Amino acid sequence: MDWCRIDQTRADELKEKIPVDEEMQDVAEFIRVFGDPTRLGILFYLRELPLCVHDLSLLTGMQQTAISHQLKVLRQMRLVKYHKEGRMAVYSLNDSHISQILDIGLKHTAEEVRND
Amino acid sequence: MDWCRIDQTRADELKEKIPVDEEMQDVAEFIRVFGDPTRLGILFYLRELPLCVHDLSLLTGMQQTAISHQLKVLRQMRLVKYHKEGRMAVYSLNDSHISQILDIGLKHTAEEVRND
DNA sequence: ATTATATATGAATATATATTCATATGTTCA
DNA sequence: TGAACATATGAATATATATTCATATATAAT
Repeated sequence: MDWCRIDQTRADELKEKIPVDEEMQDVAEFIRVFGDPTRLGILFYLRELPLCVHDLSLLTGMQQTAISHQLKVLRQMRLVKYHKEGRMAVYSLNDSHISQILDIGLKHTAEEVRND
Repeated sequence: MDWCRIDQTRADELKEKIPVDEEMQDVAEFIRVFGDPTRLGILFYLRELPLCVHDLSLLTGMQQTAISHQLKVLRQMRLVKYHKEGRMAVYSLNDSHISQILDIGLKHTAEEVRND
């Protein structure tokens, strides 16, 4: 191993500090759930109040099936929960970190005038 | 429009509160950058100290070209900056929100025992 | 009972994107 | 000057994933 700016000892120290592959994968999967505008829309609306699939579909302008599929992703990540009310399924947020991430995302894009 | 659990007035209020399509897209793009294990690895290492491409390649175990491509993505989102030192390019973090997001991701996956 | 409504889901399709390969540019060293 | 090194990037490929369509299930309404 031929390092540029660090030596082997420092490299070993660093590797100790950084999440191992599997954890890195988990963190990436978790964050990736927030990286889609449809899912983000769902989360922003559910942050305001619990909603059923149909209302989420109308609010976001997405087809019901698309919403259902994305709700499944959110459910699997345990970011949302739901209960049935008659034939409706009423979804709500189920994770304390969601609001933080949404706010950071909003804050960042508000600050940033991005181009390349 | 036939809502289930809200009326038209409430729906209009909600839509006012939620980011418009373009902003939603921007937020999603921003967060999505964190949703890849290779980029996450780079960010975790750069959080510790500035590093050159070669060292990042050795630390992460990824090919140099893969690192360069991902650094370009991070550069375009202005999450990292770099300066040249001779033939090296030394990268460092360039956004105050990065650490927060990394920590939330870590915290979440630490708490969560996730499956379906 | 029949019809309409609310939701879920498998399959197909289209699109995005991560990685590799080949290669170009610029720098250091012998 | 030539060889080795550090980095960047376009093209190709493979993989992931978001959406739609078709359809099934369950509940409500008439």
